[in-house]
Amino acid sequence: MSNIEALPLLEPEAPESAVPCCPPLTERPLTADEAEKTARMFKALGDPVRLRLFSLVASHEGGEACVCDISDVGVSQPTVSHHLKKLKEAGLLTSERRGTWVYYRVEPSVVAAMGQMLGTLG
Amino acid sequence: MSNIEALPLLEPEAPESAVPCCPPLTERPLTADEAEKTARMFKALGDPVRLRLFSLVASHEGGEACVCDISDVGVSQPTVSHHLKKLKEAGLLTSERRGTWVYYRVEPSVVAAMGQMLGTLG
DNA sequence: CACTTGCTTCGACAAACGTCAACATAGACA
DNA sequence: TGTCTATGTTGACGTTTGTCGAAGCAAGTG
Repeated sequence: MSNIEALPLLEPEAPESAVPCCPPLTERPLTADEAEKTARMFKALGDPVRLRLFSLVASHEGGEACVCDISDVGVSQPTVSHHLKKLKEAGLLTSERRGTWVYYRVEPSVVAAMGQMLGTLG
Repeated sequence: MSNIEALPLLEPEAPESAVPCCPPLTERPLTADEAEKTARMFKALGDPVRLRLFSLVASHEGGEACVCDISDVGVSQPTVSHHLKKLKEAGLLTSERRGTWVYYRVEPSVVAAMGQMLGTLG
């Protein structure tokens, strides 16, 4: 029997799919589980303050920024910390303490995955 | 000093302004205004039910789906209607009534804009 | 050690959100 | 006209979220 014919057309994944996420939104309806996971990432960017924080880190020189660099987003410092934590929990940022300061940087694979879910729509 | 300068910035603009909003998130920190606009779009996809609805419309044949096609997302019909409205207000979907049914389709420009803000990160 | 600075966690509160049942509206059809 | 079906809107509800001040760690300095 030729078991060759029904090969699942899932080739070795693209290098940046370190994230077990989802196909482009146009490919097929998401399952409840996929939607749950993915929505968490989009929700993380669904707040103006968090979006500014993320953009600030993403555009900062060296790809990272310490919390001390961000004090002008219009909210108190505990609130900044709270939002950074949310972004971390969503997998969009990572943090590292170096001496006195804590540095945040973006997690490219996760962001790329989000982009791919949207990008193929155009 | 003219008192004209302080125009109330609340124009009666269309709720779905399909404008390419902002530069890639890596280019420079977003302004408060840009973040406000953009966050509205991401927030729209930040709910599992909405994400499923959106994916359902986006992946449906012909690029559009009527509400009758979507009855298995696990919430009541009024809730579906509510979420579709949210997606419309965010500019991600448009709707059109044809006879008995209402058809929804994705707004490609807005989705593409979101993808561009993320896509250049990889 | 005490003191200062950078950041996180805690406790509380108002506002926003998701959900549903009930009601309302729009069109098709008899 | 009236009735039926397909969607949207309203009002109410419990839950989640964003925000702050106060307190708690962590690390450097005198």
